[in-house]
Amino acid sequence: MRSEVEGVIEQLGYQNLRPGQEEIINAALDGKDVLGILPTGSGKTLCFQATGQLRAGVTVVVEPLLALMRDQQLRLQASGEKRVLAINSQLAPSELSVVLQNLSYYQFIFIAPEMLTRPDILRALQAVKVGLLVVDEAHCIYQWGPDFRPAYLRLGDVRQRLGAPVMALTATAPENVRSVIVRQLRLQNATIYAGSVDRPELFIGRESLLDQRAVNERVGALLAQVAGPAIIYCPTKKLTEQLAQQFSGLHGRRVAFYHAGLDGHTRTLRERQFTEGSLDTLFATSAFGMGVDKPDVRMVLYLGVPATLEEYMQAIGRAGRDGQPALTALLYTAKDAQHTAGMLANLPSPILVKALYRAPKAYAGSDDPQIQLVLAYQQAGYSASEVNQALDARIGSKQKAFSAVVNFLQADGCVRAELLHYFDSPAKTHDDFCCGIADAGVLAQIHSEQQADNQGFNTWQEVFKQIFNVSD
DNA sequence: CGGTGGGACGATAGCGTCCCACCGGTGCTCTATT
Repeated sequence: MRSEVEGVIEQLGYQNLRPGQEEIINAALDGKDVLGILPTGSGKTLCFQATGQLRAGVTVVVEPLLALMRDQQLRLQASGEKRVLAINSQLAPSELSVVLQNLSYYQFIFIAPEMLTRPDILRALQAVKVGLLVVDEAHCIYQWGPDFRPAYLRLGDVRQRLGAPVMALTATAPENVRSVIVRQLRLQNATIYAGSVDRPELFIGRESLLDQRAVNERVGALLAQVAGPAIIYCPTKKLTEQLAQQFSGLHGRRVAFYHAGLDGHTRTLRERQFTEGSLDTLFATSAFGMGVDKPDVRMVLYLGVPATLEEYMQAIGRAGRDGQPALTALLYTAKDAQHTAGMLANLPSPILVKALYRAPKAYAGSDDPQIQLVLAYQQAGYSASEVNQALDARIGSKQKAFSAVVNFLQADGCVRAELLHYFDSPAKTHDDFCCGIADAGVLAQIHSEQQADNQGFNTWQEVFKQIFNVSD
């Protein structure tokens, strides 16, 4: 290892490097573009913190959430680095104009893509030397760019104008997503480090159930059998509230629900309570998770059919970060699959795009998500036909991603192998603590066997073997 | 695609039933009012 790297990681409070980190840091220090796919945890943060400390010039870090900017800022400040800035809407306009004139003072600048694509801010950054552009949670480019946050699609432009090498980091990116990231960010001869995304400590269960009632009962049974903190992902806000009420206090569990309809204060509070342990069971939508780093989540249940396997992998990946065994299960009904399928083409039509481009002011302030999306494209500098083109391509890629989900649901071999094959990543060898498939009929049988043999369980392996019909 | 909430309607004075339109998960930022 380079000695200067060694010194910096020690200063940042880390013991040593994990696989991949050294390759990523070295490539970035040499001024190369790099895309790093690393399993969850602090692994990615260390990469850009260390590189940023050692490279001349400002390190600009694109983060998707205000909460992530805040966390990262605090972490760096705690390690003794004071030249850290977060540029976002929390900054008063007067403060913003002051910092924009003093950007070169800072070593790290955290910013959301919407702010980074703003002309005045981009100009201010162009005027200083940017040594490194980091795109954290880079899968957002693919996952959120086209139909949620189009500013993510303008990062290639930004990169070109700043003239800095790029370090893109994510935990989940199969080959097709990697190529989207490379193309969108205009990476040149990028060093791609893709570690295995397998998580051997996770048991991966997959169950098809008859109806929603059966799903709910199954959730109750699993909450009773598996002790420890649990996240139950639900497809709708309404279901998070229903289930939280239904299972409140069950087996002494301290339960809450979490979704984007809650006010910011409550969200922050519940996240902290869950992280610190005064809540142990969270019924949540996909709003919960990014940036949450709770090590001892023992179970993640995913209710419904995800639109992409990335989304599913991100969700179950929040279990067992301490490396101890954890249970994950996908619980779905046939209706769930149809529900998800029906949402795929739910994007603004060319008619709406045309109307909005003719009279944008008439629609300003609308809370319709489709209108907001088109306006965001417009703000990001897209022409109407470019928007239509982007949305059209998006429908195709969503359908493709969903067909991978359907294949995954239908595959009857090793579930883990199937999943990791999609991520172009090697999987551990199948064993008892690997994965399992169950369907409604098998479950009824297991349930009655469990009632007959009410002995309690000794090891995680036994629990999982009994809960699931582990395939051989 | 499927669930659902709201409005219209019919047959009758308080309420069913049907149909249709619309919604469903994610978050930045800005702007105009309380």
